[in-house]
Amino acid sequence: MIRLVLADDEAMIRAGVRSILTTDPEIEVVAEAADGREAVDVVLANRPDIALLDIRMPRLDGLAAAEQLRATAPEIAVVMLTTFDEDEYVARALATGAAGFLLKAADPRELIMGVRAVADGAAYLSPRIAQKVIVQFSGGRMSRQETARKELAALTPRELDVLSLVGRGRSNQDIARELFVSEGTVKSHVSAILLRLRLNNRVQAAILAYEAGLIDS
Amino acid sequence: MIRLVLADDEAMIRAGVRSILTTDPEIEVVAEAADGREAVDVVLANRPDIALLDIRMPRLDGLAAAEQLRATAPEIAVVMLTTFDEDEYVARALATGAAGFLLKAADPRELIMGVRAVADGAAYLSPRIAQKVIVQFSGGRMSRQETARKELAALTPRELDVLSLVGRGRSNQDIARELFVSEGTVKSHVSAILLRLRLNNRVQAAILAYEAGLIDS
DNA sequence: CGTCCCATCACCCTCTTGGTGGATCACCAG
DNA sequence: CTGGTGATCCACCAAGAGGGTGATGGGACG
Repeated sequence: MIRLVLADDEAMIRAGVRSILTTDPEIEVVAEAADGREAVDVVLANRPDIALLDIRMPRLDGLAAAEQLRATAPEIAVVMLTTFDEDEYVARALATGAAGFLLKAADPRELIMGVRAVADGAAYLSPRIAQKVIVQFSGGRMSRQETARKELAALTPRELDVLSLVGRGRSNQDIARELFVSEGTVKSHVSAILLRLRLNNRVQAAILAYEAGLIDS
Repeated sequence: MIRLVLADDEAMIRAGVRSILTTDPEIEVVAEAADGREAVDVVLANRPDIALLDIRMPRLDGLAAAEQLRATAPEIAVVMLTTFDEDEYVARALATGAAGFLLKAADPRELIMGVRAVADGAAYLSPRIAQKVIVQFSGGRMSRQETARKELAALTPRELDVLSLVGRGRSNQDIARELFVSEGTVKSHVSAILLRLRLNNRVQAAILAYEAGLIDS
């Protein structure tokens, strides 16, 4: 049996979600809450397997409630429930360690499937959410990384050495010491880098190095 | 009608997947392929909405096939199908722009749901895959972003204005013009930022701003 | 062998940065 | 009301960075 607490400020939504979930005999809605602070209390009192939290709630929103729950009862899986698929929410929810992200517009079967998947220790993302995550994962980072890499291909090996240190925020003097050359040499390299990449200053070069994944730390 | 090409080296798997998918009247399997190279040819010849590719295939694996398809026919959505949820595969598949990642162990209904979601222009990740993506997403990048955000919380609003421009590689003079203050004012803000964040120069500040997600471009 | 490119260094000049002190204003607590 | 605190603003000065030119030596390549 999957024990679940449901939190949403709208009673209609709670009723709807509850009626959908209870069509699955494996799922039991053990309690409900109408705002974030109540949700935290109710979840900690009932210790369900899953907490299904609306993002927009009075007093304490779903994300903040999720953070508190993750901190105090990490064994309880948090699933975010929302009308909106805003990038910002998605990123923040995933950062807090939410195990799922469901859209209210979703198919009832999807709701059950998501809850079941999370109960199995997996994670579930509504398709449109998955889309955003993938974009941020690959498109967001990878494509800029690719283009940045291509631009950096125009540089000589030594210039790349210098650039990677510039990207770490080192001064020319530091770089000179680190590479066992004179400061003048470093300046030549930096000038060459800026010229080749058509940049105005070392900060832009540093950002490019960073985007290209030249910097690990 | 969703037109789909199915590629897997095992005929049994193809038969199974086909029988599952054709229970949905909206889905039509227009062709099949038994290896990656054949898959690319068949997909390009048939121009389906979706290409469902096994990862492990002879001659050309699913990932390489996906890359070729993304390069030559980006409008065709690629969904990876696999027995394994290896992190490495997941990352590579997402990097190529795959719109879905399904496990063969999945529920038949999930298979249909995933195909439908992808046909709608969304993306679908099997729960165990979603789990891995979330871990890589939050663990890999987000945690640094969180800590960076916390450090930035020590700054005043005005300092954040300045920092975001520093992070874009602007000079103090540029920033002064953009914020309608004197260059001297910008310098003192920058100094305050460096002091508060215990940094040595603006490049490090720029990187921090970048890590905190203060910079969009 | 000559040519090209890379890496190295030096010198000079200008502009940018970073550090410091100080002014003004708003807010808040005693 | 008053003193403290912090944010925002500004000017001055020393140090660093950016940009130009030129010069040396060493590989690579035809």
